Amino acid sequence: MVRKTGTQRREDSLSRDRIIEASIELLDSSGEGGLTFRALSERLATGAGAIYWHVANKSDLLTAACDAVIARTITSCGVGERPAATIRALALGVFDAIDAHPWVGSALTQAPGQSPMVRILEPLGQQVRALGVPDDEQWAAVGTLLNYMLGVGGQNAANGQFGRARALDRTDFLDAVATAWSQLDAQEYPFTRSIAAALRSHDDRADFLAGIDLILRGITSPRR
Amino acid sequence: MVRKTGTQRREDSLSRDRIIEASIELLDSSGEGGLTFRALSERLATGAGAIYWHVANKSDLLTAACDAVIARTITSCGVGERPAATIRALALGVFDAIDAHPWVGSALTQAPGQSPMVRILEPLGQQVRALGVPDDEQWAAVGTLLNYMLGVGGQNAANGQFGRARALDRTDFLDAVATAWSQLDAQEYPFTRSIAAALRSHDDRADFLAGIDLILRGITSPRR
DNA sequence: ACCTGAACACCGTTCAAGT
DNA sequence: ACCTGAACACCGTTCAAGT
Repeated sequence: MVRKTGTQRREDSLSRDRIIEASIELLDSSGEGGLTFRALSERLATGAGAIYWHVANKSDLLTAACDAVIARTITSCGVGERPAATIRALALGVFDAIDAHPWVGSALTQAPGQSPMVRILEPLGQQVRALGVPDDEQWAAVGTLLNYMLGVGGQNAANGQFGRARALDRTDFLDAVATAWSQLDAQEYPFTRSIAAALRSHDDRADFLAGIDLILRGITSPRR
Repeated sequence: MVRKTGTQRREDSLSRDRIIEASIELLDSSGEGGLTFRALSERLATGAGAIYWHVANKSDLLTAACDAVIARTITSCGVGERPAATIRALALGVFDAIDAHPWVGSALTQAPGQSPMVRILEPLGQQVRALGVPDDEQWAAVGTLLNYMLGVGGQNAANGQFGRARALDRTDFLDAVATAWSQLDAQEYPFTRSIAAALRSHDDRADFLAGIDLILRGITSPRR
């Protein structure tokens, strides 16, 4: 492919892609608060204003970074033979991506109807169809799966943020919550108290999958 | 109850509660971005620093405002006779609260394990128990319901934010998303395209309830 | 066409000083 | 004990000016 002479670029010139890659690195290393036009322009050895030539604003940039991560995730998930298994694999792929990049969890929520969400919605919808769900029930099924995934993703991101703000790692954080829950009033909060202990040793990923399976059971079970 | 003389207060003196009430009003009228220590101190006719005597920081304030709204909501929901109906009423109560105060949707997500979440978690757990779900499956059931509610709440908040930033009302926003979806590639995005039209006329509240019912079906249907 | 970087209009938070 | 308000260290975004 030949560029018109005159639009020739230096090898290391700015581009939307380079900006997005640098943003992902910044977000991964410093959390949601780490993405700053100043930090970004320093990392890219350019002026803050230069970034605005390639990107509309911060929200656009965050969504684009999220989209890049989600695009890779979805591509690498592939399509299995059985719809339910494919949905599980897809959901786990998104979960793992959010686990590796907690900021994706909140970026996903902040981009309603945008590209990153559609990338997840589409294969989810195709598999729900393949499951044999009638047309008029497909949206409920897909919406439930998607919103559940967004909820877990958001919590994952919040846990990370919360811990980072208080300089706690995951274990310390869970420990703090478990302790607080176990000290709640016994009359008013019996259930919360009863699960406080289990919180310390629970497996986020397994719990997430249990939720997906529960929803899949709801989708395929007969309506009364 | 008699206060020690000397800690007597002017009728209109600052208090945590007054600050929280003013915050809720500010958030309701100006959205998530409207809660500012400057705006708040102006509304309360005080200095910005005064607020810090009653509140640890902005995150604490937002969570407290969210907690006040959720507390009222849960109280007014009441407990019905049948567990499933009570769970539905509870979920709808939270949905309506978030619909009336979209910022609650994102505040809820940002306070993992904190008081507002526990207020929802507890009655949900009690009703799941009442449903006869075995001990070792209760957490999965409650977690799925809760995360789904958080996901929907987050989307609701994001829709509002997104619309506000672009000065679109709900109809315009849905219309913009529906149009974008219907213009996606037919080969790659058949499902998303197929539901684009329905998006324009869908009922958030009914869809939300359909998801709750689907999950309830999953909870009560036999495991294989 | 693309980049620079100073300037603008904001933030949350702190803290010496007041009452 | 509670409040004041200036000051600090940041933000995102704009824009005249450069190449």
